[in-house]
Amino acid sequence: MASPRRKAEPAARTQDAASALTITDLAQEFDITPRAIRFYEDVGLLTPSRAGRNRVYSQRDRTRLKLTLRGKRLGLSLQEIKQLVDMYDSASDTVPQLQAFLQVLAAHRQLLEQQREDIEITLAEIAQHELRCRQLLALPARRKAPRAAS
Amino acid sequence: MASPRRKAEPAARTQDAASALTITDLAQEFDITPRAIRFYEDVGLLTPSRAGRNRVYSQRDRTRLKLTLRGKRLGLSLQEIKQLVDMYDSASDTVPQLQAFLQVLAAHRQLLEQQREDIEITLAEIAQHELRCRQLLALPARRKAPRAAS
DNA sequence: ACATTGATTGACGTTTACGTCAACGTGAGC
DNA sequence: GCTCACGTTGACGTAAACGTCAATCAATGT
Repeated sequence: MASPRRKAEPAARTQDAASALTITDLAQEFDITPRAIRFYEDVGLLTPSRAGRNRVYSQRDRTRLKLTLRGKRLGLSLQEIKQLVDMYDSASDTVPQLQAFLQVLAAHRQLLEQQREDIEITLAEIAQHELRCRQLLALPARRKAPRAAS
Repeated sequence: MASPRRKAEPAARTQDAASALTITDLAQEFDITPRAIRFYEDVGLLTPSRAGRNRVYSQRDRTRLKLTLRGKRLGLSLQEIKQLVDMYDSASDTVPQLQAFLQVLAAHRQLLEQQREDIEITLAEIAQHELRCRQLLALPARRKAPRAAS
């Protein structure tokens, strides 16, 4: 039950050579479930190719997944993330498209700057509380200390 | 239909004087719905007193609401926010309580620092894209520009 | 040949954070 | 006395983001 199980890599790869990722590869690397990855595909964030029935992920997919998770950590919805990520590698070239692009970028920048401010404030408050806690802990146990057995 | 409608303020207030807020006061100030505010009460984030049937919010409630919304902007769940906010004004004084407090604070600090990093990276990327966009827009319209009428 | 392991496709369930709607109460002003 | 805007209490609905089966298929080791 300890034999190393690994894909047999058909040796003659169709197009790309080194970078072929299975769904569990990605799941393990980013510590998420395959279900989540398939869900991101439903949403349109990932578009893996297929080897028979199985999904095959490229480095582009890996990058998009990375961006997706970063977006999630920032509290963005999958739709918002898709909007951003799609623009990132679409490279539009008409004037109105570029202007729309800039608008979306500006909106997100505003959001992020607001968040950064919130974070700074909150971190400062946390530091305050930590300081107070440590001061209280530094004092010799005054009273209401949970009396040990006996 | 333009008569100014306002609470008649019974003049003899039970306890507090200046700071008595209605639910719509708060809703307007923070641009949220009364429904959301009542929901935050269900969760335990707010505990308004009553004037008959109606809710009366103190400055403490207002502060907690402010913290709540800040937490939301950072992507925290209402439960996480409650955990934090409750600790903020509970001021525990037994050693194990203080230690638990410190643990929670450390965990949140880690989260926030991760977020701050994510934000810096994303802002940098956005700046890159904005730059590229502006450069493209600066070029004289080369081709594929949407031709104007006539 | 056969069992095991890993992937896929539905389909339904779940949690969070409210929105929405109905029914009702109520003090203020006319 | 009547209306009317504002507030309250259910109760149900909903969108997002998966979790959790169950059935099925496919390659692989023995």
